[in-house]
Amino acid sequence: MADNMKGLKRTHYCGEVLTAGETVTVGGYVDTVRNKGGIIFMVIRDRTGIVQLTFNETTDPAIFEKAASCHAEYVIMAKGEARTRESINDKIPTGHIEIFVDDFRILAKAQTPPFEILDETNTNEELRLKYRYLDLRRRPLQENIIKRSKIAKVARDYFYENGFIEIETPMMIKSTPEGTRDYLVPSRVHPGKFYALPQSPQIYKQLLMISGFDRYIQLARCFRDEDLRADRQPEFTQIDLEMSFVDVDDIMDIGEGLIKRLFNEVMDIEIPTPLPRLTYTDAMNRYGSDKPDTRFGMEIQDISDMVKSCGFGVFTSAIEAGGSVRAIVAKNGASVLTRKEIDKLTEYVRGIGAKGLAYVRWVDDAPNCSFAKFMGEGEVDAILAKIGAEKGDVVLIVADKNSTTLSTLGALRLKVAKQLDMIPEGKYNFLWITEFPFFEKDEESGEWLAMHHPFTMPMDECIQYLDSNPEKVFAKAYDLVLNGTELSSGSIRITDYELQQKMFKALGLTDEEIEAKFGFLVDAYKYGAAPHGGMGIGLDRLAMIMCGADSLRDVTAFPKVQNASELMSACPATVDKDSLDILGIAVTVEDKKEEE
RNA sequence: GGCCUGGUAGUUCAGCUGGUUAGAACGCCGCCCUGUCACGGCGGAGGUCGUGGGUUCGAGUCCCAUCCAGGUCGCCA
Repeated sequence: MADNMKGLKRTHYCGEVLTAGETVTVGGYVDTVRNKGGIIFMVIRDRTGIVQLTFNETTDPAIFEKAASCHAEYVIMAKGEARTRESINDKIPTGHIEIFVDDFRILAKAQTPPFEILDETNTNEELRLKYRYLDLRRRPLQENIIKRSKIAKVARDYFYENGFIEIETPMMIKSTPEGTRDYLVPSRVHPGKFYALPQSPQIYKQLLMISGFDRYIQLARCFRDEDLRADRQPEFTQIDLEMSFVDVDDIMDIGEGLIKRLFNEVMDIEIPTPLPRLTYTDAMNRYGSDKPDTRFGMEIQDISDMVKSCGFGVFTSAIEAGGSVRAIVAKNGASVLTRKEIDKLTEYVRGIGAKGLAYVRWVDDAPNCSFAKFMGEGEVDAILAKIGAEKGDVVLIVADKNSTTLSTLGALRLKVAKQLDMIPEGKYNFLWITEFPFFEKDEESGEWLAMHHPFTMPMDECIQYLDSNPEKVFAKAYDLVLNGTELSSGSIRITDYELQQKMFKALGLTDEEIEAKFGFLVDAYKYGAAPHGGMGIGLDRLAMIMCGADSLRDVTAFPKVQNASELMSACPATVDKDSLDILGIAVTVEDKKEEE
């Protein structure tokens, strides 16, 4: 049997710096026990830090023996006098002091954990996730989770101070028939019918504006049954907001205020505002991405004009078909981007839709150009001069239709920057992307589809083109990007019933479809709504970047792995037939493991 | 669903062109040590090499399949 806490009350956390002479009571997990024979040094840990306990055999043999029986991860409590150490360890904040113990309790013994609880670990993530509760004892993870909590706290403070009201929207909602895949929740009361878990509180927050709450905020849990990425979990949290009597700039101001406040209070970093802005079109042309990482240059340059009449069919046919030839310059890249590496990049771009990669690798006096034989006297030099390439650089060129050229070079730009180690640490480059196209043309069917949800407001000067020129319509939509990660997405909503009908028509929706998908929302707007809009900021992604983590798993207490399962509890899992019968559900897929 | 990478003591890894008893470090167990702090010293235990099949006199190593994990593309209105 373990000891109890009777008569002991914790007075200090382990990380608190103590003054010699004071009597303290601490509790924690045993980190290390260094038994020197007649003296034991025991380091214990809690969420604030570590402190050393000291036991002397001659002072109290019983306590000494109990301390000697402790192993890693035992939970103990100790009372004693804080003393200055005989030899000081200045590597840790509490390294000048130790607690000389006169009351000692083992509150819980512990099995040897499957991996050591160390700050720096190489232990396989799979094993750590299986024992996530132990992994979470590690300092870096504790710090991340605590920092995430601080971010949420500061965000709440900020919005509350700015007149926002926190309102919870339902987690069990109606499934919408298209778009991202919903998680479905069966109903016992309505056998065979389902709720869906929300992908975002979008519709409800718009209804709250119609109701007149004026400023709404929620730290909203959201769910998407899509494949995972390092920066994508199936359940995630959004700092979700909506405001009335506003236009685009008002919401961006509020968003910028939040960012400034968060970085100031949580990181002690001053973010200059206003944050830079870039239109979607400029972002695509310069960076080949709607979420550009601007921590380094290597912008995309159009060289179509210089090669349109050269003899290289790959270039000329792309241009004739309405496409373009564009390039990026990898500064001083020649030493890393060898022929072999460029071949790998060629393979990579083929994998993402490009037909190939032309290049100029400039090592010696004469640049090595993959398409030199098609070029006339001095033409390659002219291109190099125009795009600012110099000796030591590598130029990578893609020719295709515009969307492919840009997206390929955008992806290549990131990949090459990583290879050349061009991305600076400790830099936080925020960027608003504005003026998104309203429609995008489906390559297969040629139909115009809404790029955002169909309640997004077109820019005032574009409304006239809704029927005639869909490509000239841009949206009052804006994304906030941080270091190449999409942090936030938002828009002004359509509040005018007539305009909304026009919009649905432009999207080719029939009255029946409108009714089935958005009936109650469309009706709601008939009763009057102030102009409103909002945004949702990905709390997980923000925390990831602010913690310097590479994966959402490092800032999520209990994350899912790539196949969307949770290794510790082993879910999702099958349920027994009785439970399914009550819900009126028949499962037609057999469980693989049970088949074996 | 496609592609890439990985799976060998509790953990992290090594293990060559296939060859006798699969090694190291940390951890774990036992003994010793009164100023350690990556404590130290001596000794010890611990492996169906992810799983299944195949090639071979012989497979951790080669081949096929499969499972698991990570990354990525598709996907994410």
